[in-house]
Amino acid sequence: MRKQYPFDLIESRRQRLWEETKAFQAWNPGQEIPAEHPFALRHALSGPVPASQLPPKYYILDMFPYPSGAGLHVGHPEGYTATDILARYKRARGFNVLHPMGWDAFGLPAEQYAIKTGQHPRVTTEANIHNFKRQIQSLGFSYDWSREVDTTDPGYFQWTQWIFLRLYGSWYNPKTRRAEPIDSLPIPESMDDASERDAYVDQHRLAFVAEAPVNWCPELGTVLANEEVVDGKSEVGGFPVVRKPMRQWMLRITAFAEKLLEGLDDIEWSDSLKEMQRNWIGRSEGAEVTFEAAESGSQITVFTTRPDTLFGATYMVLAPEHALVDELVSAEQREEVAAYREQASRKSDLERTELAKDKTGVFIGAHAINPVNQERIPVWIADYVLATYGTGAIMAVPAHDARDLAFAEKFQLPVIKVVQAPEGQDSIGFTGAGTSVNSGFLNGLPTDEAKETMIQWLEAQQCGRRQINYKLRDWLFSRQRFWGEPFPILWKDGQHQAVPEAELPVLPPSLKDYKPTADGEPPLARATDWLKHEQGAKRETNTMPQWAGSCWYYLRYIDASNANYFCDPEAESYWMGTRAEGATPGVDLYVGGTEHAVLHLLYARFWHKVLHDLGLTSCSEPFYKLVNQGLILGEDGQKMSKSRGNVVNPDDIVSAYGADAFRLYEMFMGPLEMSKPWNTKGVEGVYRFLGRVWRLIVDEESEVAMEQEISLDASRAEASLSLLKLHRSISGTAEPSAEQLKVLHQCIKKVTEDLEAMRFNTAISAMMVFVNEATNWEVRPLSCLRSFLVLLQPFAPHLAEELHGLLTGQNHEVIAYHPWPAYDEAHLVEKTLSMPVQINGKLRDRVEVALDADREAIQAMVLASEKVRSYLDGKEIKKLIVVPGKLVNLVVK
RNA sequence: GCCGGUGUGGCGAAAUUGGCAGACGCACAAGACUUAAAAUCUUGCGAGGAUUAAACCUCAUGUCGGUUCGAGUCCGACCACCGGUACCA
Repeated sequence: MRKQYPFDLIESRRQRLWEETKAFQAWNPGQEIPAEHPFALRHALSGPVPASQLPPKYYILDMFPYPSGAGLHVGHPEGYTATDILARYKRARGFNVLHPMGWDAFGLPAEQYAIKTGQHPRVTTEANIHNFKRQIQSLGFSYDWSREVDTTDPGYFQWTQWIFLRLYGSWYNPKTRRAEPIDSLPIPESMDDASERDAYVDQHRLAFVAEAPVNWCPELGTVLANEEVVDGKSEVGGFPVVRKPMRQWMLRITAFAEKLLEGLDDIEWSDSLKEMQRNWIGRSEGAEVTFEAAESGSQITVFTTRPDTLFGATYMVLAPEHALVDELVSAEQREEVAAYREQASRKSDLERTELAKDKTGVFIGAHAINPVNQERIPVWIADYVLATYGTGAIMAVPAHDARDLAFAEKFQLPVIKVVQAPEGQDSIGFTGAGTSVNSGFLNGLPTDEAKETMIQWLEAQQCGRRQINYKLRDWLFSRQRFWGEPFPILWKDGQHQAVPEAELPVLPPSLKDYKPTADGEPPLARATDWLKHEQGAKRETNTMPQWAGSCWYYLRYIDASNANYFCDPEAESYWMGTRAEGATPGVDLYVGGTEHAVLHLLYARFWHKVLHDLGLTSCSEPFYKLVNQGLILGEDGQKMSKSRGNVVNPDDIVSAYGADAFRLYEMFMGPLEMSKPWNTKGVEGVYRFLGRVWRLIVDEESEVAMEQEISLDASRAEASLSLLKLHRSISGTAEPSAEQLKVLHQCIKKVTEDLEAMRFNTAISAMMVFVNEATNWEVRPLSCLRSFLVLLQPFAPHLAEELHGLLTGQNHEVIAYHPWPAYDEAHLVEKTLSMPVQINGKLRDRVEVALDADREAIQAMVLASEKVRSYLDGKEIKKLIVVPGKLVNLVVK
């Protein structure tokens, strides 16, 4: 395809201008703003400006990428383009826009590369960042690069470690429902022993150590969070994962389950995303019921969401790992129970899931007494009951629970109906709401009331209580890896303590070998000198998971170069919106992929809430509005992947069609949230559109002259742009006609409304309509074209600014801060309307009517129409509907 | 299984509050320009029928039904695909 316009010359020269003028720097309160900066000129500001006098803020954030060796994928720039367009639009609307970018650069690939080659992960990481940055910058995004962050930079992770110490030094106070400094934790007076008191304190920290069954991945030599295990395999690499008890750092996210749930009501996220988070947190209301063991008299507590079915409990099941099993098991059953427990412990999660349909279990030779009717019911262990949820024990009501029913059928346990299903449905196996039967004092009550009555009864009898449970588990926060943030923790005499703040950052040691040690210790344990601290203390050898750095990066952007504090409170309250009336609390818009729907977004919200409780952030939710971009598929409609060979490299598109065409195509493909296939022919379409914009403004002969000049001396290619002249139809003096104003203002209106609603694809089509029209104009009023270029600027910034310079003669002007054109409804009104006439709902004719014509006038026009009359022949008009400004419908018979 | 989303021409899509289905673009076809091609410009382009031609008629937004003067849009049932989740009591 022949080059439509010299995009290569234009794009490099515009990008250089933006860099030289620091065009996209965002201004913090009190920061010195140079008088000649385009932002200063637009807002008539200069020097240090307090928050109260800065324009309203707009914080627009992309999910920062992991800089992989493969380079940028076309999926990345989709979100980045959308946010860039909005950032540029908001600047034109007069906002002070914060639009930063950085690198989530800790992670496994660099470490595994290091294990293979001995190359320090720092080296790989830096090379990858360099490549990512080059690719991102080639697309002309208006990031404020002075705020670039890199999670692996000691100047960054110093503060990640610092925030960890805040978690370590806090507890959750259920009375105030807030995180508070650990000093405020009331210690029971009965504890006089110092070590007992310490242990009590440690049990309440938000960052704590626990010996817990963890997901151990032998292949990766590390533990994984529940969220990183997919179908019993590691999310990264797909290696088998087994459960193994280990000493680990945990974060008490469960304490915030309710607040994380409640916070969703205050933010603008898609319903599906909120639903995913709600499901992940998994709140369920019910009751704990305590049964007495018939033989030993010990108490066994179960959790149920259906206390109304307590009369239907025919047996009880404990998780194989349940602590009471050893105590309850009878002598005869001991051997069989031990064998089952052994077998269950060796099963991976995958095996447990695969066998989900075929229930297994063993009777332990003990019985429990049902508190409502004193029935003796057998106690079993089975791995369909999870040790980690509720109390690790259930009462089984096979008549009204599918899992219990399957188990009861297999082991021939009794089934008692206690809920009457609605008419026409089988009560056995019915799990919905019905009416209680065979249930003593509950008989006749609908399920809702029966639950409530039973809970009150249990509480009165002191054998149970109302209880809310969450699926959410505490966050397993340590990894046995090298390439992550070291914990700022020391161990001495088996007791942990914080590294003094003055010693932060704790840097990782230098190693030759990045593998875990032979006896399973993390790689940091190899650094024998590094381990040693004063007075015999030793350093923690675990590192933090990759999520740590991304939990707070949006705060660091606000004050990225602050060496003394994680984020200046003054700047924080300005950008996080709590300073000005009407400003959005938190990041105004956050765009990224669905793959982070639960993990990153839940963790970051958790950290933010802790920081907020501790008075370190001013708002309670970090991301006010969040949009997920859809997946970009390959040309074959399949997910892009190296193995399918359908990966499109942005570099190739940029070199063939330019960054502007690339940006425009990514937005023209369809709605941002949808997944949609790539089609390079489609890029050519928008590329042709940009060519038409070029030819609308540039004189063809002067372009030929420029090309000749370039062919003579390629080194002066960029300078020869100055040979370009305006198209001869362009007039700086001609008044635009009413028709021309209408076309322009329709375009302004549509683009403005579509940008507000993030409908980029239709905004682009509106601009195409304008260009198609304007190409036919014999006289092209300069003012119309200039307004159009301001509209085009967010989408195709290089071309728009270059042509704007040609129109105005101001070649070195950054137009990013030019005011957004306003549309005037006066130019849009039509005098007449071609009104559709339907007969029985089918379009049959149209009549020209005055816009302000009344019902009678329209009716007369319609009935006068030859065509309409031909349909009325011999028929009766039953009804005549006139929708003013829309259409007419006649119902005839 | 459960939760969420999406089904519209050959393709990507539009139709914002129930009011002209298919804007805009791709692909394709014809024409202009050209020695020719590319590029560009013009025109056509849901399917079927009718006509010398045009006007015209019928059908059509996953399927079936409903509400309404009028349904891509609202309601009910179902089908397909995509994403999440899965023994969470």
